[in-house]
Amino acid sequence: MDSPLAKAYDPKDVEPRWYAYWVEHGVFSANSDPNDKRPVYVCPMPPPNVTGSLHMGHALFCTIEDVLVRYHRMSGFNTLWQPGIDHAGIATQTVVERLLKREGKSRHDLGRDAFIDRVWQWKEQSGGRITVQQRVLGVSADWPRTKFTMDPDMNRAVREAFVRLYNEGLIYRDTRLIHWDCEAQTVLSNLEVDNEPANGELFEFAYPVEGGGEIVVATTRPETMLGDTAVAIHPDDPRYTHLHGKFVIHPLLERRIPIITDAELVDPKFGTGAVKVTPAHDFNDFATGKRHKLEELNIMNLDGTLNAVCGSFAGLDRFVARKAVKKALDEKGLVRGSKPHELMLPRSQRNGSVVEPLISTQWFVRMKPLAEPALAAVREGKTVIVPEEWAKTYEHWMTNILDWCISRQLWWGHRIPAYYCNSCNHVTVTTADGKVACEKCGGETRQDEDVLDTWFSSGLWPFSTLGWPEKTDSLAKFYPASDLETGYDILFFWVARMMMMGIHFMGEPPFKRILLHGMVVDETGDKMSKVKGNVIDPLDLIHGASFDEVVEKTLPGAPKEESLKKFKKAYPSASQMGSGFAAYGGDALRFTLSTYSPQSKRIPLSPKKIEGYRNFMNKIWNATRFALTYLEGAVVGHEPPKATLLANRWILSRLRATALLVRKGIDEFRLDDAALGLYHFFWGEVCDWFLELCKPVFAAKATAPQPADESRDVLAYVLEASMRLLHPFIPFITEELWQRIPRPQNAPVSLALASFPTDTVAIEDAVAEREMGALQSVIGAGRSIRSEHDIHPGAEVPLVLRSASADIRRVLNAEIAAIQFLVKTKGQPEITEAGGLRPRGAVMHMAADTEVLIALQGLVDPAHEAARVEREIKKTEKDIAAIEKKLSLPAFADKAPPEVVKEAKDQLDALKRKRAGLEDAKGIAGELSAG
RNA sequence: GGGCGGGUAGCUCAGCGGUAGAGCGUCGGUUUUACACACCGAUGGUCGCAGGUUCGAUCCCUGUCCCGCCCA
Repeated sequence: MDSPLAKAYDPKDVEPRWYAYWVEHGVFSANSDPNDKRPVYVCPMPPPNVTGSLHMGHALFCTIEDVLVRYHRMSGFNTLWQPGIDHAGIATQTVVERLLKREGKSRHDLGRDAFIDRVWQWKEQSGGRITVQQRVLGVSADWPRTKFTMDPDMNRAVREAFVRLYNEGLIYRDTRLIHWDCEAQTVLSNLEVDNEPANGELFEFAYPVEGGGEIVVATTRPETMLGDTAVAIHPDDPRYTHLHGKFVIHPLLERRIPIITDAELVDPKFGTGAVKVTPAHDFNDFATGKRHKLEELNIMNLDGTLNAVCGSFAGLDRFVARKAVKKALDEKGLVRGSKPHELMLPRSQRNGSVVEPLISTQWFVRMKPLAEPALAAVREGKTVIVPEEWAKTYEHWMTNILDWCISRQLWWGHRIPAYYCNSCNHVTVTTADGKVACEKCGGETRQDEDVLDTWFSSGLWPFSTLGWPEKTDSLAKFYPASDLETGYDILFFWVARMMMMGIHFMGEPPFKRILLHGMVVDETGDKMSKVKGNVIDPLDLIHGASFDEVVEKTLPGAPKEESLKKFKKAYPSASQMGSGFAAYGGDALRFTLSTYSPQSKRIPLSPKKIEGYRNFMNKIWNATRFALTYLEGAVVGHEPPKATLLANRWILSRLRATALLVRKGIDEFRLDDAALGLYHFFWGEVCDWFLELCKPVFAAKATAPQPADESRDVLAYVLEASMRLLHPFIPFITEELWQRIPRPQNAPVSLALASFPTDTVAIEDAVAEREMGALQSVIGAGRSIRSEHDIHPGAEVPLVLRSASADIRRVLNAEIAAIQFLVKTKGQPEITEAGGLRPRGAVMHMAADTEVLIALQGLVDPAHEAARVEREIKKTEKDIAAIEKKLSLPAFADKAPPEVVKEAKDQLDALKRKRAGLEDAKGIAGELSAG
């Protein structure tokens, strides 16, 4: 810690050191001890997939949650951030099956047990890599408590939950039409199916009517006609009245099929007004079939090929069969037309394959009784959703919820604890392990082959991780959680299910707040995807990478030129950034992600923005580096130091305001407000003004030691408090600097354990803020004059300040050294009353009721200055006119609040004084020419 | 078709009843001894459009046009 600070901040040198330090000092541990009386803050981490590696979505939630967690930890809470990994049924099984395929084997060659062993093996080797990557971001989770959703204790909780729900009649087994993923060969819940528009055709063919004639039907899926068990028409359609009660003959399978009338299914205006009905392969037809007691004829095998029902078509893949059926109908002369038709294709969220509606026996959870209390909890405010507009979406979904299909035809997952009796067929559902005897006849049983939907185990997360169903200290202390923070895209998949399960099993909602963030997208607003070539790996931003490397990763093997073009199109700001990303560091990435408003759905990641906040890190570094050269002998206490100088009183007041603003921002889940407030405070106030104002004071130390000591102590105090305020957002750099600067006695070993500033950090000083405002605008006016008239930055200019206000003159006199330093004046500025003789040949600005004059006779173009003043006058007059108009309306004085009226009048006065000053300025502009 | 968002400076976004803010960009100036990953200054908006409520609307209401997302 004694080595001098490098001239530029290099996160690579700093970040890796501190994570180990925090872990070593147990900074992240939560305490389950019932005797620990601290208030509790709990945040269950959304468990990433065991197959996953860190992407921007993870970086976002890790940042947001780490800010919340570190903030609460510093605020004295017993803080639990519960980490974990999700076993991700389909994804993981697919990964391991792909590995097996390379060895020329299938999971069936291995058998169930061996396959599962193999998955565990894979998990140990390469699963959960993401938890290592999370540490790069500074994630302060309680790692020793990490849970994997397939851990034995998690399995215990899953079985317990299943059995209880079954015994309560909330889980049942039923045969119905479900969504079948032919590729993964498993059922999916309706949430796991995405409907995508696609171009198809509306194909028309004729069914011969028994006894003569025909009826033409239209379909987008001709092959399903092999499973047709009715043709439906609208009961009131006059075109078909003569067909009521008749039958058609299936042209390919010779079956006799009834013509039915159904007002619900048939829209007489669509197509031919006649519809083929395939109850076993279409959701609408299924319902129709139930209404008319139609046969449900399954025509498909589980791999998507047609079965024996289809006669000569048996064995054909569904898409091949479509062509074959059309050809067969054509040969029989029954094709009646075809036109292009846009339709919605249901696709598996996992593998993109077209999902088939199929009749099958599966396990379901009855949702209504679980959803109602979950809905009530939000309505009654027991759980608050932030941003609140999501409450509407939650409400909508929860009130229209369908039963949840929870069985999956996979091997990797929690096996359903249902056992079928070999002798009496009775189903025994039990938490018991090992061999289970039939509870009815004692006979031998076989366990259900299927496993549970991964989300079933995730639904138990807030309490299963704490030991449920055991009554543990952790469960007692850490349930319910404080905040559940996650992406809105899993509001239903995960959050809603935790709400239902939590209330059902624990008797109260699992969290007090649900915080939802948006999705990280590219700079143009498109979702990141490999296909689009717009994926950015957070680690590349942290460690640095050339664009060539970035592009090669997202589009491996593609032509480089083309990929690069795609990439720069997705990130326009990247073209201003040379050949790649520098190593911006974890802090810069975190800070950037914190500045996006969580209420917007899309978070368009801008590399340029990250660069900007990397620069902020450098600014913090250098400000501290500068401060350190003056902090020798500084004393930092828990109380703010006594301050008499304006700059010192001002910065302490600003520090307090910033602390409040940051707290409010974090408390209200507006990290963007908090982060931007800190950025503005540290860069715009501490660096741009406070440090600059300290310089002349430090420089005068020899002649005026007391002010210099005061400024030194205030600087030390503000810096230390700033590190505490910044730490939740940028833990690495702040820890590094904090360890080097003066800190209070008895300071903890780590900044992560220091206290987060509150309103007591300093006192509010409205007078100082007002006076500082005046000083800033006077200095600004002086600088403007210099800059507008191309005065060389090194040149010293004579400055005259004239104000009618004694108060302002007092402030200016007190800060005369500061003005001299920051405007770079020739000697001390002259401060006088307004109205007397003024210097000849000066440029004048009006600022804070003060005439700011710099004598520039012969140095500037009088016409140029006159034009500027004229512009100013015009603008001022426009403002005056607007306010005068407002004040002239009688209704304004009558109805507007008095303080608003007074404010308007004050504004008007100030503007009039400004105009008078500007008129003078116009006058003296004429004197500016040489001589 | 139903639901939910959004249209504010060249770009990306805050603000949401008292005549508009940030970052980046643009333009001009500067090696001023913390920082060129910087400093100083400047430029830039009839707040999608049309009505209405109000003393006053970017902000509230109605309609309308675009653009997203979710669900059918």
